[in-house]
Amino acid sequence: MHWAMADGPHGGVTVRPVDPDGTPAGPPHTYPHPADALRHHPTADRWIWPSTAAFYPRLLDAGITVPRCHDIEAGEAILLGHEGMWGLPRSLAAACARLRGLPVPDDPPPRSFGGEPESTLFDPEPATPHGIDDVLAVHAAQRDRIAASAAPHRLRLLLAAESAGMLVAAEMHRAGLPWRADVHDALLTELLGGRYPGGLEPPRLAELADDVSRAFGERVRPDLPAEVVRAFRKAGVRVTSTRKWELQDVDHPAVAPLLEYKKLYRLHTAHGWSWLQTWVHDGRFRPEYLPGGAMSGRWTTHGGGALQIPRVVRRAVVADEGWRLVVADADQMEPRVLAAVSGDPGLMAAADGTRDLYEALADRAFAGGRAEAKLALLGAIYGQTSGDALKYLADLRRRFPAAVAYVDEAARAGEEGRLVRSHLGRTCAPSEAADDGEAGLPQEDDGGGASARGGAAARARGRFARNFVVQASAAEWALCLLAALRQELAGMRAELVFFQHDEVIVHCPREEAPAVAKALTAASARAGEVMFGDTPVVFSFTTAVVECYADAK
DNA sequence: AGTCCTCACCGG
DNA sequence: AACTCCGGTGAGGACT
Repeated sequence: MHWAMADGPHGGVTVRPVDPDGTPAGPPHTYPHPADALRHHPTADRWIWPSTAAFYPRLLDAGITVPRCHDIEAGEAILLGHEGMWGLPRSLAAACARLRGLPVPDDPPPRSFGGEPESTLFDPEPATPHGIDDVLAVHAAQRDRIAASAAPHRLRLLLAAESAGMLVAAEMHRAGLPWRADVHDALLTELLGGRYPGGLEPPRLAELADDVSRAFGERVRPDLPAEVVRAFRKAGVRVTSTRKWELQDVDHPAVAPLLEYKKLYRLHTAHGWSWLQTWVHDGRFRPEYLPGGAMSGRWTTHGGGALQIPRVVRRAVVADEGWRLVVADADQMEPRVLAAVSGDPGLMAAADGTRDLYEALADRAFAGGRAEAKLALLGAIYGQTSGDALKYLADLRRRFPAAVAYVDEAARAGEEGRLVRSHLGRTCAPSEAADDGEAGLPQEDDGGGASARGGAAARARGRFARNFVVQASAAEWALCLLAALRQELAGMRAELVFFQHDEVIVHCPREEAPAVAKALTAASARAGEVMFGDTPVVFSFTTAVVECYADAK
């Protein structure tokens, strides 16, 4: 039985059973706490609520998980995009107002999971509370909108997966990634030479800055790009920036200490002691995950840059005593997804097993080897406009015409401002509508609209759309995988603790590791089935059971 | 003093 | 070999 949940009187909740067709199946009940509702209705197998982020943490605090949910706000965002309306408020209140032709309120500023530091202090008073009947009405309307779409079963799957992602996000935030502050601190001390009190830079950085100045023969601050460029010019070296890839080809004694300085400076500012103190508490790093935070449906995070943990710092991610980390990385996820969504026979054949896709490609089709095959395929997905990838693109086009045509068509549609959708129906906003109106995507011309710049902007939109159909569909596959994995792990002590585009980490007791690996395989197969039916494409993982994240792959 | 912008790096 | 797609974050400087 499905149940709907809404804010109730005095901080409590109101719940009501819902028939499969979306109509009420019984009278409403009111409880002082959502956990009470869950205890009184244990047969509920899907909870329909306005926002997982608003309701679920309170349940998790009470030690309660739910099997499935329908997240009204998440669904609203996807449906609005699908209907070609971007930037509209997604809250239950907004959806309700649209339904009834009333003035639509703006969304409140994003709220934090769990109410860690500085979250709730400045939240405005909640808008007029919306009751259980509003939840039911918007839910029923969303069902109708799905049914009226071109591919209802796909959109239905997308909304279900996105809702499952919301559950996973809340659960992962609560579990946290095991993080050894002492190991991290030792690592920083080793690389930076210890930490000066009083905000001075660490010894190693000071040394390197001196080396740079000595090489230039004058005082140069390495963290000021303009100053570094000027110093190089004076030394007779013409550089346009201080980017690593430009500098590393320059023959000058300042280059080596400068690159080393930049590497360590980055570590110090982005993942140094300040980061450690801010983001790691009680042996856990708890970022806030935002499923669907990027237009492609990829997740984003808030706090601590959780999706950019540098390789060196992964040394500090260590399983608890007697526990293990199961680190699983999807093998060539995007190319395999391209094979499945495009239905290209040759590419599907290359992806029909667990062997390295690029190697299979090189064997079947290319004069070049694995590296060239990878370059060509990623170039096709990214819309590469220069470089070696173009050499192989013609070959790719000849051997895998359907796959290349698939991304080419997306690029054309993007350039022409048409709607572009992922496999399950997530929709790519034309750039004019991308960000609530004003400053859009890559282009920056408005008004006068010089046609030359308009052409460049159109091509940028083309590349965006070309990448979108692959990246968004891949994100959907990953989402389906997470949903399946979450169910496979139910009843075990194992916990999902990290997710990054094509990689998951499960923290589990040592003896559960084999079962977790099995669960991953099963979940991967289920994700492929629900998204693509009986496709020959195989989605495989490289799995490592380790005590320390840095020891995976 | 606070806000916005640029640069540069991290990850996928 | 080259810098193409996505995003988050911090420092520093220019601006109001």
